[in-house]
Amino acid sequence: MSRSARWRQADRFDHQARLAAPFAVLGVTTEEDWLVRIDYLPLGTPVLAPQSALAREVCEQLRAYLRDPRLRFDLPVRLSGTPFQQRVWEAVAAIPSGQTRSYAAVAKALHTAPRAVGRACGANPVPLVVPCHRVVAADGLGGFLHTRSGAPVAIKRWLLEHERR
DNA sequence: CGCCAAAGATAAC
DNA sequence: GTTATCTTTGGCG
Repeated sequence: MSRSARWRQADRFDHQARLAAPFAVLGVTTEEDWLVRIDYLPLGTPVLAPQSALAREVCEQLRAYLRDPRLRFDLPVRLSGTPFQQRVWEAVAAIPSGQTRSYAAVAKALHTAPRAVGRACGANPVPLVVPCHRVVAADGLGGFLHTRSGAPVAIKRWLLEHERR
């Protein structure tokens, strides 16, 4: 186990809520009184009414964010990951809405390498709350969800457009 | 278990 | 176009 046995069984569909967004359907997963995960589901996925008070709160804030990107999330998020990843996520969460930072800038602040930052961001369990989409390549958009092109990147682009105004 | 080898959402020469 | 940099992951001894 050690470092290989972690949260591999996250593909269970026990979302506590599913909220429709313009670019995807957001699957909210909570554990006890903590938000532990947000998944991007294909458009067309049936929405699900909040199954708990916390899920309802999460949906409220997500909807508020979709309406006004300047909103700052105030949710009990439980970040599970390596110490390094938590540091990266913390740094990313400090990026103001409407702005972007390059992987190099984040890496420099954390005293590490750009590529390592990209990897840590890809492991981010709670996109939107931890705005990994605000981290872009020095020369362009960069990737998303461990890929450099495809649907995930389209989502990233949409989010940046959304915050840009 | 611990070590070696390869890859990745990059950046700089 | 190639090399540098750092973490994570998968395979093997």
